[in-house]
Amino acid sequence: MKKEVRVRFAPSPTGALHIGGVRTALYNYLLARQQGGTMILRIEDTDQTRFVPGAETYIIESLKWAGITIDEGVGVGGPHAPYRQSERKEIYAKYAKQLIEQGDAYYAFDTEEELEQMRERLKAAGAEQQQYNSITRMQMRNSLTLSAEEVNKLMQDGVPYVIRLKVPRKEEIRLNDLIRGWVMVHSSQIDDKVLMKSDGMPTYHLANVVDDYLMKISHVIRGEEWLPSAPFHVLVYKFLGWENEMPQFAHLPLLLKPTGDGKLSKRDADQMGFPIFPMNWSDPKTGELAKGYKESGYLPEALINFLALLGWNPGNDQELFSMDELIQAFSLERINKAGARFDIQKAQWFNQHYLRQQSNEALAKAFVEELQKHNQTCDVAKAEKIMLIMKERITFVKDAWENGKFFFYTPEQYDTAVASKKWNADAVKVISEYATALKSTEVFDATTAKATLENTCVQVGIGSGKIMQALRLALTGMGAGPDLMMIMEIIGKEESILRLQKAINTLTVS
RNA sequence: GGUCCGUUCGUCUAGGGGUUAGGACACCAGAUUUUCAUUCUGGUAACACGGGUUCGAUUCCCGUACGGACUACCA
Repeated sequence: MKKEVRVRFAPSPTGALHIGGVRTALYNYLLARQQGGTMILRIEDTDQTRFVPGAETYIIESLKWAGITIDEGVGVGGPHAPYRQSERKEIYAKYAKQLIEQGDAYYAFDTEEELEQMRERLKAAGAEQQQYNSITRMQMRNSLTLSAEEVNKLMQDGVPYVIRLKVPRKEEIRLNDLIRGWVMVHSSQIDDKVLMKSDGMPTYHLANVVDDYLMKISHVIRGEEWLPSAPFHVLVYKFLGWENEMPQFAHLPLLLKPTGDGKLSKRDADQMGFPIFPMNWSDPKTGELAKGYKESGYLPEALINFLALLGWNPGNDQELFSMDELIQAFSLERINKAGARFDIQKAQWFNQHYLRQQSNEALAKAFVEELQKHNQTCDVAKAEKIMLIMKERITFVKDAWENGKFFFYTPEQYDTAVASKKWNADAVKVISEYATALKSTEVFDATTAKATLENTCVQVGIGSGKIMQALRLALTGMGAGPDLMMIMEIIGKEESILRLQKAINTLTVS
């Protein structure tokens, strides 16, 4: 019988959610939705030293914005609550104790200095690896080398200790990764990782396995950085007697820097001028504000489409996917093995595409909001008209403001290159006649503005093509832009005439 | 250093023992547009290298190189 699909996204609240984390969450979500399964959000806050206030809320909000909905977990609850690992301490302690009693784990009392000394000693001896493992553990201070009385004494005295897994000395550990196939590691290469820390909190390695088992997770979909420790996790499942219930693993390829080597980092993003976080994030420690995709003008559907295709493809030429289409088409088998370079240009292309698909009403609303940032007001009808003629030429809503300030301001300056080339006697003649003719128009819109212009040109005897650039210059101060007649309609009759006259008075004929 | 993972146009990728190695982004050119952008058409551009196996390998195998991840009482 097929197991119910239950997947989890399990971030640490150590800061803002990285864009790579959004992709991991997305792949989990897509599988869950496609299989009619459950998407769980678990917060892995076992490292109290790295806890960042606000991070958890940020993660939840970001997923929400991206359209990744959570069925069970922090923020929504569910049958396996609590979903915050710091609230599950006793559970992990119980299983750690079980491992100790079975003889598969042991107490270790070594101090940080002692561990450091061990590593240095091994390094000096030319050992290939400096690990706490089946060989070196016999030289350390733990419940394997100490007598029961000594161990009891140390514990009664309150000497801090950790619990380590007793990794077998000679064993081939195999795991079948859904993306990479069989991965085999010899147990001699694995160290006796800490399961329980001296503060009573579990490490990732224990908490992860225990929770995935208890929460009946069917697929562990996580970043490739976990692949090296996955065999260790298999061992833990085995010792706990959960080998048959072990989830399937899928280790995702990493997101790489746009140029150079290494995985994508905040530094790279900052340097190249693109966001690394889904939404704005102000670091509570430094107070530094990092701009998010949302605030930079990216549409969630564009970001999702872009991210989905970074490491996965449908096997055909389709590139545009709605969330529903992604859910339909997704499969773990079609995830790539190699890391994917992050190319922001492609993300921009997706944004341009999805922006155009938006209704003028929706765009107008976003535009009005953008205008507020610049202390500019605009009625909806005007905003809609502006978006109508600007939407084909912009990537972000804010571009409409950047490239369309003339909708709100009479030009103060004129593009000198265009002026010297196109502002001539003929142009001045037509434009001044045009201004006069416009005054007597009763109805003023793009159609009548155009008809009036054609009329004027015929009367003056100069082709309209010869003076359009000059007219554009007079109206917008620029040499390029959207349809002029629509611009006139939007700014209105009075303003249009005023601008024509101003240009005539300001610009000198070359 | 060790362990594990990987390698097709600049980038994301399809493909797969015999192909003109396909698509998308970016780039370039032409057409359309009064301008710019859009749109349309076209173009440049890739199987890391060396050995096998094979009639034949970019595709399968083995090495090498290169890249990445991990190597904490962090996740």
